[in-house]
Amino acid sequence: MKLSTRSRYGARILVDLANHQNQGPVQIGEISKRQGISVKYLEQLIRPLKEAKLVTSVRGPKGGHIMARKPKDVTLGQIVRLFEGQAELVECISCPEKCPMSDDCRVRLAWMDATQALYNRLDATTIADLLKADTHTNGGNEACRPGRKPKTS
Amino acid sequence: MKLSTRSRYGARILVDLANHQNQGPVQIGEISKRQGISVKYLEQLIRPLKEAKLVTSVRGPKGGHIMARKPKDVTLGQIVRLFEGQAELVECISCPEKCPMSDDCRVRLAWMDATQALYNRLDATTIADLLKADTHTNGGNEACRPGRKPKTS
DNA sequence: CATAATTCATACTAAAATGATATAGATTAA
DNA sequence: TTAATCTATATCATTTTAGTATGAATTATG
Repeated sequence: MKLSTRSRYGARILVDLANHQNQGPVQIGEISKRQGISVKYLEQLIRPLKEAKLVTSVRGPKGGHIMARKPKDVTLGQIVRLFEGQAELVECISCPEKCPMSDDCRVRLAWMDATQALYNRLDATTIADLLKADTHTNGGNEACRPGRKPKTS
Repeated sequence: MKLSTRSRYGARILVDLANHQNQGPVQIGEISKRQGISVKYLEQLIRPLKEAKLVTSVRGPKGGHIMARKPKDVTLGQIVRLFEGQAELVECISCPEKCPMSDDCRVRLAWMDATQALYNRLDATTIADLLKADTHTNGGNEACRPGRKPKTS
């Protein structure tokens, strides 16, 4: 039940853009450096943000990306819905025909409630709530679970 | 951000056991028939439930499985924590060393809050809340998303 | 005691999702 | 014109998911 890195990174991209709103278009390279996310992956993540009109971009040299809305008008809920292929916790919520029990299953209703509780919280948190203090870096020592490592080539 | 079928099925197993508490040990074969989950997969799912002392089993003929606690004393939160490898929405919550930004990242705190909101809801729902009305079956027609189909052999 | 019904344990597997990287192209300021 | 930048699509390795397979251990019952 993990959120994908896309949602995590998506949120951090917006926080980063918000923190640099005054500086004109922010380039992917800068975000990459500050956030420790590869340029290529960032390019891929910014696209959905553009399609959702959360970000606008300027092409060409001196180009970059800008928040299309005010930080207080963008919520984590929006971001998560955007990046998670399936917003609900279980697919029997949105696709009841997937489960033969669905039309009479109380567990399903409980999953709906829980999903709702989650999004209520996410929708109550805006990018504005998350500004500042996103830049510091620590070492990042020892392992905790395997995790995926970037290719070393 | 999907819950695994293990959690979904785990909850339904307990509801099924609860609904047949009075009938002595419930066999996997019966649960399989009623819930539409393969015997082999059920065997695999019941093990963690046993280890967590939510279920006790009786071996040999006439054996089967029984709820070890009262339905009102088992919550969805327990089940989900049991079956999801990582209970938190993002691993930077429990493994901050995985993310170089973690010690100063407000987004991380927001993910913690959301995780908390989710589990508050799940912990407030017990198996007793879900009893009855888990047996009806419908057709289960047309597709919604790919999904995994059981082998046809 | 034999045997059949059942749970228990471990290994294996195909498909899907995840988290990227690679390559090539379009746009535009300087 | 060219270099900086974004855009688009394809590809890839790894991990996770959702199961299946095989066989062993236990035990009620005749």
